[in-house]
Amino acid sequence: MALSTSDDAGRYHHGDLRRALLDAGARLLRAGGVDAVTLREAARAAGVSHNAPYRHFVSREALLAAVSAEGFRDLRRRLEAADGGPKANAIGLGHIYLRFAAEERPHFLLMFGGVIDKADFPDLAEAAAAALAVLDRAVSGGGAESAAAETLRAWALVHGLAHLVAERQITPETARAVLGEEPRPPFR
Amino acid sequence: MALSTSDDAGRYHHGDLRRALLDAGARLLRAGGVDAVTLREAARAAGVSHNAPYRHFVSREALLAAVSAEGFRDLRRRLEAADGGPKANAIGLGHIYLRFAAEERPHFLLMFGGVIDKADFPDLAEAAAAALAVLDRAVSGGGAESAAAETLRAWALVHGLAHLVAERQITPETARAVLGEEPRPPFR
DNA sequence: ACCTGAACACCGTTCAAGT
DNA sequence: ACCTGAACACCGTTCAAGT
Repeated sequence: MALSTSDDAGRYHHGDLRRALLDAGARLLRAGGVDAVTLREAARAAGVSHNAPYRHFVSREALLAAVSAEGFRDLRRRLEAADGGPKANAIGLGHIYLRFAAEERPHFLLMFGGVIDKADFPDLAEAAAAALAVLDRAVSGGGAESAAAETLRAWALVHGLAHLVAERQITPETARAVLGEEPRPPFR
Repeated sequence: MALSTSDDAGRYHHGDLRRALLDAGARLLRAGGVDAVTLREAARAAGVSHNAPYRHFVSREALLAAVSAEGFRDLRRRLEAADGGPKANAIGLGHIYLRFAAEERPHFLLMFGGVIDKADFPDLAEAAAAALAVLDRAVSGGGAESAAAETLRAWALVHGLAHLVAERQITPETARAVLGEEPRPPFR
């Protein structure tokens, strides 16, 4: 009550311009790919002047990095929801990964497009690492030899399949078939 | 003699503006990534007016598609040079693939970035298919069951590793270690 | 602190001409 | 056929103000 008064909500045009810009960015990304994500269009969607976004993002790249980070958090959530559930195994997580690439193709391409340098955006780097850590735990069992050859092999296979799907070089069905449906052993 | 007189060579400013634009595009790509490839800059590099390129490429995307197609032809050449030689096996080709991703990172990201729709550029689609056919032959042995599960699995693994290298998520050395050094059996 | 409006240097793309 | 120059509608980014 003390912190969320109607006064607070009215401090910005939208209560939270950053949130509005992020949502607009995700919408533009889904609608037209990375190139369609522009600061000016996001500002327009949020109903503010074309350079109000600079109060929240230092550059267009920073907005893209933030949208990408949200994608990694979404991926992580999906992986964690499956983990511990009926799909608590490496193959199951592989299928989640494939599904994410198919359902959120523009996000996937942004997240793994190699265009945004994670070194410049610590929040993005952290979100990416957190999502991939879920995969790592599932494959290596959380042992000391984390990120070992087995994990990398499994990750590379799934990632390669996901990317080939995103590029429309293979169909999602084909990818699923290659990955296999059996719950165990992991990935192969 | 009849066709390649000095008269012909002087028909364009560069003898071959298309070639000059393609070279400029590749140079810009290597120097600054996909975003740095612009029709106006390519025109500037070729010493022509900003809209002379439209005589050879219908759009910026068409230039990018052509540069991408050249990348696929380069990749194919590398794969074929290794094929039949001392590395005439699937693992060997996998290493060539990895090397291409590391050495020509910007090209690799453009070629497999999912931004250019191959359906719109038949020449690009053909160049890509030709390069991947070399891999397919090496893995499936050219049998009738081309592009079978084994080929896809091998391709996805190598492609995933290559892409993770391009994204700087893993080092080229790690990728090589995961792929393995032994000449046989293929990939695993 | 947060937002606006004008301005600058770029783009891709189109059009009317020039040779 | 091939190229030029002007023009239009976009960008990202910066700056000087306004509240």
